[in-house]
Amino acid sequence: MPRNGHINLRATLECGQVFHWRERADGAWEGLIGDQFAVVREEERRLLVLEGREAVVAPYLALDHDLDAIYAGFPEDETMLAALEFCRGLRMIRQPAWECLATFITSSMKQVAHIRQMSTALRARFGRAVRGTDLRAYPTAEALAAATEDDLRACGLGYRAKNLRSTAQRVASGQADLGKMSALEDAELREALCEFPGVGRKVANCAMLFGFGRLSAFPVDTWISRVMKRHYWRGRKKPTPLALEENLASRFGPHAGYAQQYLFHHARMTQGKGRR
DNA sequence: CGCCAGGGTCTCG
DNA sequence: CGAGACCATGGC
Repeated sequence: MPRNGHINLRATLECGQVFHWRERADGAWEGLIGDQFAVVREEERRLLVLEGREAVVAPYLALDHDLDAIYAGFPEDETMLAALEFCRGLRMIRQPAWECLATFITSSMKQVAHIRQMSTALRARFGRAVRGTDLRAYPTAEALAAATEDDLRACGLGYRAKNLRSTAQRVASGQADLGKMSALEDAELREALCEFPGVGRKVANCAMLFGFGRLSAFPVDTWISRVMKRHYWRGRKKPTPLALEENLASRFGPHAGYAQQYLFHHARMTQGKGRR
């Protein structure tokens, strides 16, 4: 483990990247990595693996990311420094690509709590059981392709059901191959992802950042849009999300996605119930 | 109750 | 190109 391999488990697991980890009464966290059960604990900013294989947990939680080097690339303005102080040790998880893509297809116009509910319902209904826990694996593309739209609506998906089902069918049939797509350059990968129904620029960027390890991808949602317009946008006209992403995100460097997640989590946690 | 949520897509000017 | 309408659902 690198010398700077510290981690903030709560921030990492509750910042809206993944939606199926839970804290136990004893303070440890349990969840699934793909279909493998894991229990982890943070002790003095270090990770302890209580259950599961280190060789699986460490790459999933990205303990190899050099956070000090990443932080050194952040701009040093007040907004970014406040977010960094709040989120320090938050790591960008390496999620299974399908699980990530599918989850964010369901995320549109939903609060984080709702995404968690839908994810839990989909797992309970269509996911494989895992030995040693009541948690269930995220459903495979095959399982969701075989479900009816009404089945998916019953999990709270609303109009997103059709998109998730169609995308699952493309993946399950082999018409689209996420494994092959992982070899594409960023721009090509984004373009390919946007061909899935229910996937636009924002969801594609989430999939790239969380599911394909593209740390420069910069998803612009309502929260980030607010932060960017308030603290970074200097134009007089109202910017589009694309303008924010292209004109501003590059200033955050090759790890812009890290900066984005820190700004997102900090804003959401501190401005939670207030407005603006 | 009205508003908003980690948006996408289509239409219309 | 940009703005608006519409799409379901749930929490506050």
